[in-house]
Amino acid sequence: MQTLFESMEEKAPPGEKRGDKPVPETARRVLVLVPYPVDRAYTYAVPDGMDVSPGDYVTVPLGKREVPGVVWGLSDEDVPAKKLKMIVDRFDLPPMQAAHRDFLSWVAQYTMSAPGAVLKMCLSAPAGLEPPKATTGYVPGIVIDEKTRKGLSPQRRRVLDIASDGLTRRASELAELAGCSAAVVNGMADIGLLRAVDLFSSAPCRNPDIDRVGPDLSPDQRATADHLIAQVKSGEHHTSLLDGVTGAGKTEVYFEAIAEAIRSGKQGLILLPEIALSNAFLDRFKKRFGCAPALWHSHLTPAQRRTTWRGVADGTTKVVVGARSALFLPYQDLGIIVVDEEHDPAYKQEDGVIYHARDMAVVRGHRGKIPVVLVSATPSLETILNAWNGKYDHLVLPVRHGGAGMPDIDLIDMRADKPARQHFIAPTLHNEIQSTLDRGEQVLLFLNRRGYAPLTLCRTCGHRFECPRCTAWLVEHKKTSRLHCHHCGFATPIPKTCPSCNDTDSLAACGPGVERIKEEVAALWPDARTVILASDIVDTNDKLKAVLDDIRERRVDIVIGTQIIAKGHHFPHLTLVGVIDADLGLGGGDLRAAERTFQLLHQVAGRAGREELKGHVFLQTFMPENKVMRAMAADDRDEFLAVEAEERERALMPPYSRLAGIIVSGRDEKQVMETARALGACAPQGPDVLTLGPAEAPFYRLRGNFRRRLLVRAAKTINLQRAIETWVASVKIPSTVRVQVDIDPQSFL
DNA sequence: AGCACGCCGACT
DNA sequence: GTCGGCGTGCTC
Repeated sequence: MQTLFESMEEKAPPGEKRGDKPVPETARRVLVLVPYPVDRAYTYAVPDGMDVSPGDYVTVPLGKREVPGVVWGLSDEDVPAKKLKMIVDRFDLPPMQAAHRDFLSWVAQYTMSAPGAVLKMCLSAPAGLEPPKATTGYVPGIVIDEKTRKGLSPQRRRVLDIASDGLTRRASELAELAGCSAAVVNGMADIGLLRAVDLFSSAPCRNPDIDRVGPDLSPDQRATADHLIAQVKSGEHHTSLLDGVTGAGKTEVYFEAIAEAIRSGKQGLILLPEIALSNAFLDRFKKRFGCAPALWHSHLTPAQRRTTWRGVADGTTKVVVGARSALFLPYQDLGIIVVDEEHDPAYKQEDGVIYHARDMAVVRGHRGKIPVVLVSATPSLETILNAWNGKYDHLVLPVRHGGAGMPDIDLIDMRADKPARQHFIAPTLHNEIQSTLDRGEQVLLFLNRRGYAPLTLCRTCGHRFECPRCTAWLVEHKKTSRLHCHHCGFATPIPKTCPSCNDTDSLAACGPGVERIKEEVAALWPDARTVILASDIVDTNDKLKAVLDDIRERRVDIVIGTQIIAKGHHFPHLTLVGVIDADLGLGGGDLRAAERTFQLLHQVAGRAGREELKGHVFLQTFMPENKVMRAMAADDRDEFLAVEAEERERALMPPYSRLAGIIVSGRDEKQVMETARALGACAPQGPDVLTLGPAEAPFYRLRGNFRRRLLVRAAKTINLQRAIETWVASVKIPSTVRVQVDIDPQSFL
């Protein structure tokens, strides 16, 4: 009878489910933002007896679902009674800080994204809202005398010995350590030899030891660290540029500022480009603080995400080291933000909410009264100008006494110093490699191109292999015997005959990739031990570590590497760096091509000659007169940046103006064209605004979508977002076409 | 982002 | 005559 009664209760008539009940007129109302691309916070009623304040994490009904949300403020909005719903639940968690909510709203407005979409980046581990789940762990149970102990089976004795060290372990761990099955452990728990206790996976990085190693700082480092420490203590916002070449000890300096934040009970955040989240960096952190930092990047397991998110939100996690998305975590009390390698293009998020993490970090600091430290050996033009004009503190770290400076840099004019046909190493570089190998030192050949050859064409008919879904050549990879698209993952076996003219054996590889350089090196120095360092070959952290160990332990003579080698690895026996194609990246007329190339070459050059051995770098170039090559050869970064700044100012380009990209994309080429043309026809034009385009966007076709782009350049006095808002709203956009706004676009080949 | 509502082709 | 395709629009 009772069962029947219950089932009748459940079958309430439609419209009277939970959350759909009429809300009393007198109920308090609050705004709740949900992590979906809704354009504003919605009004919800607060149930009687529930205590909510701004920042609280709650569950609310949304459509048919129940979703998490954050109380954004009080509401005096009149919502039709039919729509108004009641908050379902409140999570037991400290509220999201006002400064962080304020920051999220600001980012939404600046990037022209829905506030809910920005909140989504912040609530990226919704499982972290739930109280942590317990797993079962075991500790020794009843105390037994020696005689009873002797009577136990060897397996049981081993388990007991292991369990007696004060640590709590799961059954599987105990079993593995004792070399028996989990059944033994469970059996012991059944008869009381082991006691089951709840085991909570705790937040990472709760107790970094700030006094662990008294850091051995040079006087320059000490003074700089003290400057940053004072900023942390002040509880005010400053942005500083920490400027110094590799080896000047920048990391040790900002570690001291992090330590100061921890000392005053606050949290610290270190942003790194994803690729630089290396073991080497974590080892340095552990050495200084005695524990690993909390990591935040795209490859975390769900459990790691959950515990880290919660630790950050409730304040138990003290230091986060993460990629750009770590900036959006809901810190309980953030005391410092460090953006290492601040010039790195990887800080730009290119899809979804489009933002630049370095710029947003400065904003987060400003709005939260938090010092921000931008760190680089090759600062971006924007940052160095802010340092030069006094907006940022400019903290320059000279090379440490006894440390190696920049190596000698020479240009190889490829027009005069020609490699043999179908070869890519010039005679001068060839000789240098030979003598370096003769001295028993290591060589690095840098080429920022994976695979064997970047272009394959048919000698008979000229057919070029192109990705069917992207505007990109297919790159031949010997390792897989396939042609790969580096943008969408498309791959196809290398055909025997040309698909266009059917001629056999007519396909020719054009240009070099690292695999082809390795082939050339192997032919020239058959006895040299060579290794390729590229992301598709060294695709796990373990493989990378193994290769880096091999290099460090001198089990390798010649390293052939892409971009991956440019970041923070220390090769003590490497004295020669040869850049196969220094001009790569200068073509295309991109606004930042010169700056980017300079940064990359500078970083690569910095790999040569550490410790006692002097390094030597050779740049193979077809344009030795180019400003980048001259700046590299003269080792004059600031002169280069000053010239860049002048050119930008003359061209009225950022940072002397503002840019926005309007990307129109969709599956239907005609509709995309049509929409882009319609936008172009009524684009803002005037003395202070200039709209270019529409033109084909970089990667006109990408993953099967067609893309066109318009570019708006505006004087800094103009409210760019508002102008774009009114403009785009005036054009009818078909629902199959997407219009995305990229404020401050970084690259537009 | 989900999810439902709504208007046109191949099936019981 | 229905099931279902995904275009369109809303979510307090």
